[in-house]
Amino acid sequence: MKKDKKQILTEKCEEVAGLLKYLSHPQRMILLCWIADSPKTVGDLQELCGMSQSLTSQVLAKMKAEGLVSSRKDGKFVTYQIEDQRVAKIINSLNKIFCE
Amino acid sequence: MKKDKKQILTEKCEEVAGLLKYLSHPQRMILLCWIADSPKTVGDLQELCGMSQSLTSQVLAKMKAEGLVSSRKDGKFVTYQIEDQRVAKIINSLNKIFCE
DNA sequence: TTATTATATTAATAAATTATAATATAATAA
DNA sequence: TTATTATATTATAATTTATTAATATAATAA
Repeated sequence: MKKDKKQILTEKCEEVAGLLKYLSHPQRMILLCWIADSPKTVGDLQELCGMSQSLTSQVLAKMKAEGLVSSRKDGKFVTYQIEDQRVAKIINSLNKIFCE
Repeated sequence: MKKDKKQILTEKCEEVAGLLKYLSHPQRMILLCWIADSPKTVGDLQELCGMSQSLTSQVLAKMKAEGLVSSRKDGKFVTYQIEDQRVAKIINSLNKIFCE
């Protein structure tokens, strides 16, 4: 039994809306845009996004748990980067639409 | 005094994150995708999105108040369509990324 | 006119998110 | 070893969002 248009759209929207949750909040979007530009430490992101240390770390932990970003340790610093290429693609498109 | 990269990004993210709020929820995204495809009545949208009558109407009222959609009356039906072209552009890009 | 259908509104409540504060850990420096 | 810096964790407070239920309005049909 073939999936119809409604069912396909519904499933895609569930996937995509799940990703957009992270981009639908100004500071989290700023954070992801900066990481998409190049990997950044928690301290950098805290400053760039204007979030507290605790909140920055919590937000990153959640995004990491969801597979959107990944991290590596550099001495006492932790550097985060984009892991999910769907997120990178969305940010690129938004950049084209709104920043060109 | 020229705006720096950080300030520009911050301002753009505030604008775009504000729009993405409406797309970051599966049923609202489904609703906007269907309207972007072609104008739809409240009853159509209710069925397509699986939301209650009341919720469908409330969601549409809010989107209309924000200027994302507009409506016209056809007898006892009300038809909604996309008003904000930024939303149409975002949906088009997402379509290209996720549905092609 | 009365009944029915489509949509809107309001209020109350449930559920989820966001943010803060306090504290913990782990790496390096003094 | 002790102090400092960077990051993480936990609990909880504050706020926002989502949902339901009840009711209202407005158009058309019987």
